[in-house]
Amino acid sequence: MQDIDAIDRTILSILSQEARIPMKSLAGRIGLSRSATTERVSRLEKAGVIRGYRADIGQLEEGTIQAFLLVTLKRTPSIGVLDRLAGFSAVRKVSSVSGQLDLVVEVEVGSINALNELRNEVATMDNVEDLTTSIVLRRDIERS
Amino acid sequence: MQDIDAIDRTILSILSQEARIPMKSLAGRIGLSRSATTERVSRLEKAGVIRGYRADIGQLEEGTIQAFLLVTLKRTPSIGVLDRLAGFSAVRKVSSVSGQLDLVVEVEVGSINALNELRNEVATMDNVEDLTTSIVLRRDIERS
DNA sequence: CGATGCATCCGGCAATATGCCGGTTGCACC
DNA sequence: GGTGCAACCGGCATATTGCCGGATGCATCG
Repeated sequence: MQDIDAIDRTILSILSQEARIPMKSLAGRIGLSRSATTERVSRLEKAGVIRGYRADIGQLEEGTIQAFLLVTLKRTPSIGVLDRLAGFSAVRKVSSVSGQLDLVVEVEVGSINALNELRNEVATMDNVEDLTTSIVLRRDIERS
Repeated sequence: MQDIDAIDRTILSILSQEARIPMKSLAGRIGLSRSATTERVSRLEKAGVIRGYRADIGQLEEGTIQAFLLVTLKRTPSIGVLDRLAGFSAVRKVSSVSGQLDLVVEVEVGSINALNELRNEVATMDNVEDLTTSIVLRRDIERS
C-alpha cells in the first residue's frame, strides 16, 4: 500500500497528461486489468499522491505576450537583480541556471511596448552584463 | 460561436477543479442537456481554450533536475523535432520563440545522466543546428 | 414574406466504460 | 499445512459515451 512502484509512476505520467482517459485504456497501456488499474488509481488518490484532476485552460486573455529574458550577469550571485525582478508583476518565473547564462526569466506582458520597457529596465540594471529577449510565438508543449 | 459566454465560464471553472466529472453530471450542474454540454466542451477543446486534462500530482520525487535546452534549428518550422520532443516524458514545456533561438525546451529529469542522454538525443536530431543546456540551479521566483 | 443556412439545443439507441463483487494467485508468517 | 493479506483477474448490472436525426430560434436574402 505504501510503495510507489514503476507501474504507479507510469500511471501518474499518463494521467498527468491525459486525465480523462478511460480506466480501461489506461489499463491497456500499462498492461494490467481494468480492475487492478482502477484500484491503483484510487489508492493513489486516497494517498494524496493524486490531488485531483484539472482542466488545463489556455489563456483567456487574448492580448498577452510571453517572453524569455536570457540574462548574463557580471558577477553572481545577484540578490539585487532578483529583488528588482520580483518587483515586476510581469515576471512569472526566474531560474538561476548553469553555463554561459545566469538567469532565465519568464515574463508575461500586455503589449510589445510593455515588453520593451521591461527589457530596458532589466538591461540597465547594474549587474546585468548581457540580455537576450525571445518572444514566445507559440506554446508547443505544456505539461502539468 | 466564438464567444465564451457565462455557461462556458461555468464549464471551465468546474472542469478546472474536477476534470474527470462525467459529462452527464456536468450537464446537470449547468442545466443543459448532456449532448449540448458535450458539444460545448469539445468546442472549447478544439478552440484551444481547454488545452488538456492533467492529474494534479502531489509531491513526487525530491531529486529531480530541471534544465532549459535552448535550441537553434537549421530551418523552421520543424514538426519532426516537436514530435520527437513530445515523445520524451522529461520534456515539460516547449515554446517557439523569436530571435536567434528557435525553441526553449524545459525539461525535468531524474539525474545528470538522464539529462546528458536527452541532450545528446536532441543535439543529434536532423534539424537541430545548435543546442545550449542550462541546468536550473535554483528557482528564484515562481508565480502561478 | 418565405426560403435558406446556421448555431444550438434535445432525446434515443447502440457501444463502451464503470462500480461492485466473488474468485484466484503468490507470499510471508506462525 | 493453515491463515492472513495484497494484488490480480473476469463477469455482470448499471452508468456513461459517441453518434445520430430532428426541433427551435435567428439572421440573411431574393
